[in-house]
Amino acid sequence: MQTISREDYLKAILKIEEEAGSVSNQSLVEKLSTRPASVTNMLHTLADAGWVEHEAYKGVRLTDSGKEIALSTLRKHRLWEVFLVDKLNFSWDEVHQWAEDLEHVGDEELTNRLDAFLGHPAFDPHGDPIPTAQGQWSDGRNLIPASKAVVGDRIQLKGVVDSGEAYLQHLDRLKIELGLILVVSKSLDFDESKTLIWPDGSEASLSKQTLQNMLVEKLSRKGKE
Amino acid sequence: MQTISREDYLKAILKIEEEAGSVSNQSLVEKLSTRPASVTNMLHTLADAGWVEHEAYKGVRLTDSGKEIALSTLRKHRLWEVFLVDKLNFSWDEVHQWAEDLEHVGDEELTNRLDAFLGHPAFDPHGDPIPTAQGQWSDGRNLIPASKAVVGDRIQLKGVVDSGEAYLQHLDRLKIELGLILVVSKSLDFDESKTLIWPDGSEASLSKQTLQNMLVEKLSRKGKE
DNA sequence: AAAATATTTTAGGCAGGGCTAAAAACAAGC
DNA sequence: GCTTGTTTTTAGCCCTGCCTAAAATATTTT
Ligand SMILES: [Mn+2]
Ligand SMILES: [Mn+2]
Ligand SMILES: [Mn+2]
Ligand SMILES: [Mn+2]
Repeated sequence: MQTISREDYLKAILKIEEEAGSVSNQSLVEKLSTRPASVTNMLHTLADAGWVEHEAYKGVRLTDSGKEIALSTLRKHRLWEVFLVDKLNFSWDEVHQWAEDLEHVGDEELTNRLDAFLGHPAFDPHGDPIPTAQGQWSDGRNLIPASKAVVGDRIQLKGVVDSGEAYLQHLDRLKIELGLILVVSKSLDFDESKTLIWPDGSEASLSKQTLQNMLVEKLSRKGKE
Repeated sequence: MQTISREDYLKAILKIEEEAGSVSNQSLVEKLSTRPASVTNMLHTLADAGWVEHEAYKGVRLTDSGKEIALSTLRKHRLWEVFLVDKLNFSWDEVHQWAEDLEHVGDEELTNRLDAFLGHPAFDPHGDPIPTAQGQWSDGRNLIPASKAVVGDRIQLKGVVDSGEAYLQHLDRLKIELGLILVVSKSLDFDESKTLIWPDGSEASLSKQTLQNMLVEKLSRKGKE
């Protein structure tokens, strides 16, 4: 039977599979801010339910049924985030905590109605793709970290690697939001920082760290698009 | 610390206080579909937290802080019900189960934004009043059970006593919904059933039971208002 | 008032999910 | 190949909230 905790674990496993390819217990300890013994324990529970395959000391993999639950939970999470931002006017750094709860409410029917009400959004407020009702789950876009952009590039922010509150608020303070187009005007070899130009002409220098977490699309360098 | 179960108990105690004046353990067993030992147990927990006053074998009463939590939970429940009906187009008999989960999500801020988004509704889809952000909580209306209406009365459905799925679906089948205006055309002493006339001219006979659970407002008997 | 019935509490368990501390297994370094 | 350090598992415990069965207390009936 599904519980909040089990859904959270399955979702975490899915995300780590995507990001890292393989899922260690340690990676779950970090992602879920928990303890090794708790992870081992839950993996046994999930394996008994047939949602993961787990061999002691070898790691863990989602089964088809586990992946289905994980994708459904992720879909709900991201749809609720869209709701909170688009309809209740929260900012992108405030919504994760509530979506973490809301993702455990409702069934497929409720989720599909929410999806329709929101106009079938393809991406959540952090630029992450929303799995479809059929569990389709691929980005299609070809995003690169802003740290890879070179002087002269026009880049548009399409997502973030780290959607933690601290980082998002940092971007807020820099007046950087999804969709914003920036031009790279300088690049410092020394610390790998870059100076960027905003549409209003102002500029600022961003650290390597900040740039690495910004996922951007390279736009054509000349024309207005 | 607040948990889902504790909030559910406090909400149940609030409702029983409203309906019956005093709250017995037995009444909680029924309202929450649980066992006497579970109730005793939880009442100790709630008393330790300072949310109820409980004297063994004597019953239980909400404290101010307990009432605050109960009202806030009820407010959230009813606002989410409005959301599900008004925005996601669920019918009034489908929303309770999800609201029972949603009521435990979010803080005051989220609730107030939801309230604003919904246009500050005063009543939920079952006609029950929604407590305000300040915990104001009174109906104002003077509703009577339809069973008290007499031949010739024009009555408008404003609420239901029993908002269980079975009863609501019964009303659905009879094409009875909130706001509907009916006229009492016959009254049978024998079984206390009444025949009612719909706005479209059709009529049907409703049982005593059905009528008792309909909360109506008496409209002036003549004019169009 | 005594007996019968109903309600509430206590006692003792159980399942889920968390934790710490210690043991076991694996991975690296020499 | 052994030693060292890291990761994972086991063992044992805690807390929440549910349960049944039995005991205690109230209430109702006779
Ligand atoms: Mn969650
Ligand atoms: Mn997101
Ligand atoms: Mn609830
Ligand atoms: Mn309701």
